[in-house]
Amino acid sequence: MVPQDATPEHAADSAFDTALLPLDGAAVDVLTAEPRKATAPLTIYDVARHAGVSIASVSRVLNGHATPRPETRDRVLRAVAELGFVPDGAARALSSRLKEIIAVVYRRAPLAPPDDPVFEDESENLAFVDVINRGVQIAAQHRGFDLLLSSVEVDDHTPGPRIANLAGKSDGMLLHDRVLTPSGIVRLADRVPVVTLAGTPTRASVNISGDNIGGMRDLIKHLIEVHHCASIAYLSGHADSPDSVARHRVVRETAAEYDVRVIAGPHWTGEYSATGGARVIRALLDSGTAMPDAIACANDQTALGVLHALQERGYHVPGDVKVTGFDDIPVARHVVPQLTTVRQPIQDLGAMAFDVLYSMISGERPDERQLVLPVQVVVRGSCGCAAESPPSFPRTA
Amino acid sequence: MVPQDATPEHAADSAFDTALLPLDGAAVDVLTAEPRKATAPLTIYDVARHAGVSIASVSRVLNGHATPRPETRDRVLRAVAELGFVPDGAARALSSRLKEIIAVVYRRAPLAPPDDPVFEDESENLAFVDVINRGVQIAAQHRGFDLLLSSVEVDDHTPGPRIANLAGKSDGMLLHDRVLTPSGIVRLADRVPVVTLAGTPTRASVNISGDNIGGMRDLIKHLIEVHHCASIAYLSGHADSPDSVARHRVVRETAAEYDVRVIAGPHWTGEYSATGGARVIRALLDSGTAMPDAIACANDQTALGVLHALQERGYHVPGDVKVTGFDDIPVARHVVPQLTTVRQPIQDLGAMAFDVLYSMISGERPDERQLVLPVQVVVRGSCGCAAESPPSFPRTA
DNA sequence: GGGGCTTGTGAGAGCGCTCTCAAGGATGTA
DNA sequence: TACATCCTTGAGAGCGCTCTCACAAGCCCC
Repeated sequence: MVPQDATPEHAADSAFDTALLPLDGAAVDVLTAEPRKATAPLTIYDVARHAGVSIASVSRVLNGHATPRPETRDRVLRAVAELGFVPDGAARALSSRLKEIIAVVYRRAPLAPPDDPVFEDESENLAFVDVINRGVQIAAQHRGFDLLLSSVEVDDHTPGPRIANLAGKSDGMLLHDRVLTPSGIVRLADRVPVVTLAGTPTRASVNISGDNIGGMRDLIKHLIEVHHCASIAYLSGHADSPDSVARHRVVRETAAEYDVRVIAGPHWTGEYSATGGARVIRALLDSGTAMPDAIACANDQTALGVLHALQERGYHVPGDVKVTGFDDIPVARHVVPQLTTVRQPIQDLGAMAFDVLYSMISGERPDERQLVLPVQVVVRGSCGCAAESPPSFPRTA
Repeated sequence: MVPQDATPEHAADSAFDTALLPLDGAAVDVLTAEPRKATAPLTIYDVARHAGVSIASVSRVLNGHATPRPETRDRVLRAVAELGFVPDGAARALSSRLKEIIAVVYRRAPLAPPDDPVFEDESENLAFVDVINRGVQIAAQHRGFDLLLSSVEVDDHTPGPRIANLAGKSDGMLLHDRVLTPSGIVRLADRVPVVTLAGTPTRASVNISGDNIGGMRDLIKHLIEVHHCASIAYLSGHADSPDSVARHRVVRETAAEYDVRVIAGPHWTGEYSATGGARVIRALLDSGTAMPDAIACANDQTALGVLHALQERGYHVPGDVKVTGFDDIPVARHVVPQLTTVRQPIQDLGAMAFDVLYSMISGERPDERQLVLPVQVVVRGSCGCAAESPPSFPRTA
């Protein structure tokens, strides 16, 4: 687990919590057609005048400083509430040199229709990203930070301007896999704190990943030792994805220990997506390629597509071919057969990423450039284990 | 479809796109241990000095104004590139009175473990929200806007301070279902442009929804006319969700036309989640309640839980009971049997929400307070239609 | 009762941009 | 050559905050 403050840091700034814009009060007329009055936005000067104090005092009360006497404080809080004042974030940020915003960037697939309507919302292959982001968001909330969410299209090869723009709007950046090249990351990280997820550490940025090596190793051993697979294919993700490369290497090395044959290569390359997985299998079957005993996919999404394509061609999983994934996204438990996979602590990855980034923003120098979180093999039906079998496979250290 | 500019509005501001922080250039040393130089952040003054011009000229070049001569422009662009300058978003926002940020708020379930490990990542019930947000984000990107993402815990009954804080950091707000009471929305909307999704329109905010009425009506007619269901249960979402209330009403009215019995009420109330759906079914079965011919669920997530609970108790779907959902989230196509549901144009909902909000931010007064997007019944296996049947059911106007 | 404290408050200088306004130089017209 | 006009550039105000510093008031002690 990631250490987290149960109480927000801003608990001290309690004036903020009680006085601002009372959105939770009694009912008001909701449908009256009266148009919004186009008053100029309120400033701290309006509040100060209304309360009969200086703007410095208003600022002090709003930021929970100890100094103002109760009487002054009350006057200010009353004025704030009566006027419905909300301080401007940009002005605060400019003055205090802290935006309380971190930017999160992920790479998304184009909206073009995929090969198969079953996988129509190709955005679904972002389930992993979404769950990570949720973890980031919750951790950020504990510190009063918010997420500035942006994405880079998969075929956008010059994301620099967009990312530079985000850097200007935030205090630090969280980059998902394959958003920027390592060189680009270094250049960015020289200007602003950067943490990457499932990427590569650089001299200036920290990377956070699940334990690809341990997880994939346990999974392959399970396939070989328990299910006696004599041939295993690795269906990779993007060729330039560090995670996929690492997973591939472990498959090779582990299989080699048992003299098990590994099949991989250009024909066995998906794009981390269900569509990609299905396309690979269909192409192989069309060309008459025989299926191996097991197909280890680079992630769950790919495995979903593999499952679908195999079953549509009359193959039985796990009878004819065993299929495994990686990540344990929620849907892995809803397919038939349920997917055997490696469970990553997805939300924790996000939370830890934020915590590290936060400490960098606070001026601490991270002592590790690469953080690895433990994972766990989860055996279910798709590898041939009975559905009733124990849900988790103890990690061999 | 939602109208969208293919070309970003900022295409004119091309200097920005070409000069800033060249993250896409040639490779640099990625792992050299040399620490980041802790230089003070660059400002427009540094650029001006380096280029031998005034800050006004730098600003002009950066914002793509026509005036500066090519020579001056080049000098500035070179200085920007050499220094790796990124303008500060807060200062820009303060001066130009535009942050180019919209805040998006959704309500999320607590992290507490659910009843059943199959639904362990309860966050999965946010698939709908995630896909909407993706639509928002893509539409926003076309206008140079970014998303400030935040959430409110499901049991947080005073989200006011958090939301006020977000209002200060953004130009407008997009609220998902059940984030704020209608009164709270009005108060907020008097200060800042607000669009709600699947909520209620107010005098000051615009709401965007799928066509609950048409969609649910078609679905119920399908169950009655094609599958001759004589009793239909409506498994509702949160009691205070406008969408759920509307869907319930339509189920009742449509069934009444055919003299079909509708079952609903406190015992048939989920929380839009798989866990909630499973819990309801288990409780009913435990208490000896007989199942109706069909269960129409308030959303897909609930239907997933219902499917799971029924099958675990030995019921056959659709043989014994037919089950339907609403939304057509991606996983609906991956369960067995595939889920019959009402397809909402989820991503379009998000895109349209942004477009409306953007026009409000631009000062336009929306001419509609309530926008409804068409939906479509999708018949699959869970209602008893063969899996091979045509994937979509033409909407009867 | 005066000097030294502490404590609460206000004045005002930035923070890093954008944009108005005026000045200067180049060009055109009489 | 003198003067009006256009185009480019620079000076500087202002955006709405935070925070430092100086001051005023109240308190203590001798």
